[in-house]
Formats: sequence, structure tokens, C-alpha cells
Amino acid sequence: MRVSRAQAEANRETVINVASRLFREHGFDGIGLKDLMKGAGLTQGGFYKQFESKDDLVALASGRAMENAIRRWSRVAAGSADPFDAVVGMYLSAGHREEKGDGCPLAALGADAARQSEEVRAPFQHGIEAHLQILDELIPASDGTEPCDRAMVILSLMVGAVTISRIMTDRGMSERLLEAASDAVKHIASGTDEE
Amino acid sequence: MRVSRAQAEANRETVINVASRLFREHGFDGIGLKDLMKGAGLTQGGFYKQFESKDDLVALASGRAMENAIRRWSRVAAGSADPFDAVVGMYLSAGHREEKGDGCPLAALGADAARQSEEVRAPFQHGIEAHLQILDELIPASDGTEPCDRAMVILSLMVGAVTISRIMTDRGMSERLLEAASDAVKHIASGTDEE
DNA sequence: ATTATCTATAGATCTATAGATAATGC
DNA sequence: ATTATCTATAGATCTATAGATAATGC
Repeated sequence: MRVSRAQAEANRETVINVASRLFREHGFDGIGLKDLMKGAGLTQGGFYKQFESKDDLVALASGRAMENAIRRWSRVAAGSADPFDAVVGMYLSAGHREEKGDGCPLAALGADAARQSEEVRAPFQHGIEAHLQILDELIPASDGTEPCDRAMVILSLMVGAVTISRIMTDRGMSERLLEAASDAVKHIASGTDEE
Repeated sequence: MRVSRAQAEANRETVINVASRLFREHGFDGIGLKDLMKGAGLTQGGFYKQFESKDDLVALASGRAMENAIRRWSRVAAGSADPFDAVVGMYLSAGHREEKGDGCPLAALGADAARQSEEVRAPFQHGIEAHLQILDELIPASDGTEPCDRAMVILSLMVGAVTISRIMTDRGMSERLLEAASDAVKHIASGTDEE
């Protein structure tokens, strides 16, 4: 029954990883501890020896989901000749719209996160800042507007677009929204405008 | 115990209105039938004589929330010399960020809505279309991009900005995000750019 | 001896249903 | 007589805890 310390630590990590996926798929209130533990091949009873409370896991899983999203952005950017286009193309794609459990936590859990305590929202805040920093580095030198301002606008637009595209029952419209958002994001980043 | 047919219909409406607020505050999974009925001054037992299921109420309350949001947009637009600016100013304000229960259902329930069945998402789809139509009418004649495309971009940006501003624990950043989004939305609507 | 995980359970809450009650509507 | 709402409850599920079990770590 008992496992090695290393295995216990590995199990804990697995629970966090499983939770980061299942929370994104079902929401924080849409999945219970029993199913979260089962997803890691464990039973519910061991939960409180590894975590303080469900909220504790919510915060840890949110942080993990954010870290993975940031890593994905960096990886996509590093692997392309046009890093900004690559990130935007990945984010505003039908593929990302469909893979909620492995996609951006801000799009999958935005409304849920807004209802949580400061402790749970903290990893989101840090993740948002990391996302903004990546965008900042990828956006060509600004002309007038603060660079961080443009990054915030782009992140808001991307998160809102994927969220709404997932709600829509009209597939064609959902597709057009992602494309329109994609064009707009690239336009905002290019920063070409008068007045 | 029994009330008149008119009163019964009024009670039903009250439950839908209360639910439209409480769902926005706590999420679809964050509040139970007992509290929803109590909010309308009733007990849980009568629920299933008025509604088919919780999902039925979720769909009705979502539709109601959307209708109210659309009415608010129209009202704000009609009451100002610069209707577009008035709607954007109302939406991207600290006030709206704080009043989740009476604010935009897309921002308050976006992630929740994306997890629902087609039946529940349908009222959101219709509400989104109504929002886009209002934006379309308020945006100055387009120059190149489809008018509906710009409306979709603006709606995505506004919904994403309010959602993220509610998640942030850094108040100053939350404020700056709303302002940056506001500037960007007005800029997109004005449609002034070269290339 | 310590401890990671298990089974079992407490106590609360959830959706949904059954049957009682009392006022409406005919 | 009909029916809107009530109290009561079934049965499932939720978070959290208690104590048993069996393998690790000293």
C-alpha cells in the first residue's frame, strides 16, 4: 500500500496534472475529488494527505495549467520564422477551440477564475503577466501606445474570441469569428495606423 | 397555499430573473435549486411544476440575462450623443467589472456556457447575434473589413477584457487593462488605418 | 517505526419525486 | 375539482475525516 517518497511525490504531481486538465474541461465545480483522484489512478481517501483542501488543488492546478500554456507559447514561438504569427495562429485555431482540456486556462476557466478567492486568482495573475511579457517581446517596437497596453489588448481579444467561439452553436460564425480576430490581432501588433 | 394563475406566472418569472442573477454570480454549478427558489421567496418543492429540469432553468435564465444585456446596450446607446462611446464606456468600466450579477452574461458565464449542451448554448448564440447587430449599427461605415467582422472583434475584445480584469489580483493592472481595451475598441471602430 | 494509500463513513448538499395542503377556478 | 405550493424524502454525490493496511525507511 505505501509507496516510496519519490513515488508519492510523482503521484502528487500526477494529481495536479490531471486536475489541470479536468478542471479546464468541467470547471472547478464540475468535477469532484473522487474523479480527480481516480484520474491519477488513486482513491479519494489519500487526497488530504497530499493537499490542504480542494481549493488548494484548484490553485495548484491553475498554476500548472498556466505554466504549461506559457511553455507552449514559447515553444511555438521558438519553432517558427514568424513567432508572433505562429502563436496567434495556434491560439485562434479550430484545434485550440476543440481542445479545452489542454488549451489556454484563461479561455477554459475565465469566468470560473473570476469567482475565486485572491489565493486562487494569484496563479492566474502571474500567468497573465507571463503571457503579456511574451507578447511584448514578440510585438514589433511600438509607436505611441505603450507596448504592454497593446499586449493586454491582444490577450483580451484572443481570450474573448476563443471563449465566444466555443459558446456559439453556429459553426460557420464561430469559424469566421476566429479568423476576424486573427486578422485584427495581427493588425494591432503591426501597429500601422494614422491619427 | 395555492396562488392565482397570474401569481404563479409572476412567480415563474421571478425565479428566472433571480436565477439569471445568481447564475452570473456563482456559475451554473455554484448554486442549487434550494437557494434559487429561496431567492424568489419559494421552496424547492415547487420547482419541477414550473421547470423541466435545472438545465431548463439554466437555458431560460441565460436567455433572460442576454435579453437584459441587449436592452441595456440599447438604452445606453439611445441616451447618449455618442452612442458607441457610451456603450463601450459602460462595458469597460470598473462598475461593470464589479457588478457581475447584473452585468454581461458572456463575461460572467463565458467559460461555463462553453461547457453546456447545444440547447443551453442556443440563447447565448442568439444573444451574441443581437449584440453584434447593435455594434454593427453603431460602428461608422466600414472601409475594407466586413462590418460584422469588426463587430465580432470588438465584442471578443470587450468580453475578454472584462473577464481578465475580474481575474486579476493587481488592481492597478486591471484598471489599465480596461482603459487600454477601451482605447483599442474605439480605434478599431473608427477604422482609421493605412496599408 | 513511519507513513502513503486504502476502505469506510460522517454530515452536508445536490437534483428530482411523492404526497399533503389549501386556495383558485369552474 | 383543479392545482400552485408546501413539507418530506429518496438516492446520489460532495468535501472532509478516521482508522486500517502494508510497504518504505531507518
